Amino acid sequence: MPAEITQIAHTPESNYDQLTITDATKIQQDLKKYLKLSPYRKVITTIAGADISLSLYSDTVYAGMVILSFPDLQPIAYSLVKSHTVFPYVPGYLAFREIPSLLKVYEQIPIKPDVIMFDGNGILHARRMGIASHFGVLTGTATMGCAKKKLAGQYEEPGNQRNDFSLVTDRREIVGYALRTKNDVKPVFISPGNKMSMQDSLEIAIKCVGKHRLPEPTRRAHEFVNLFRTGELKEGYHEVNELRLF
DNA sequence: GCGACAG
DNA sequence: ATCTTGTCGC
Repeated sequence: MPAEITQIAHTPESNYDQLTITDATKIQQDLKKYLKLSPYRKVITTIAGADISLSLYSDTVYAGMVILSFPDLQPIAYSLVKSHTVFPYVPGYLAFREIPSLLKVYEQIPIKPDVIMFDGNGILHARRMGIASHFGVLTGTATMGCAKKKLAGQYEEPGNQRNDFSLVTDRREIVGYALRTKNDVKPVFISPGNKMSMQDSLEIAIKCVGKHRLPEPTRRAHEFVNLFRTGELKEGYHEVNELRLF
């Protein structure tokens, strides 16, 4: 592995500028060596949702993370950063487009969340290095993915009731779950990112489901970055006013 | 070559 | 991802 590749892969300040798909693939294969999928041990007190919002026909990105109390799932703080994309959207390489800005979002959070849920996948990925795993390895944090559509692998349609689930398999390996979060809705795809097991990711996802199809962390993150893009929320780290109802 | 394809 | 209109259902 070329030293430059290893260097860029382990430098949070990297913006993946001028990176080719071939280089990106090598970085993913390198980062995979540092994946840790052993059971999560601590008690979860906070969980964050991470997402970005883009303007059509613009390279401006509005990235953010919303920290929720757990298991209450109430927003207690959020971090927002306006940035620019330097990498195009290519299926399988989403991390290179979103991670640079999300690292800035994460850096300005004074008290880090126990777990971070991403709008995308963890190991449910051709090279087991979806955005959640990529971010988890770079920062050494516990992460998981929750995608709205299947990226890779095969699965049997889960039962039609809330909490029914099935396994997603890719090349003989179990890489995630198709989870029905509500009755009669399309399943979401759950997978561990880093520092947690397959089972942990499923249990956490189920505990994060509120009144909607998407688990609260990513649903709130999506909501907040859109409010940020439309000017209703400002850049920076903010604690949610206890008295304000969201 | 063909089909699939997170956000 | 974003944009946009309409429809269905609690």
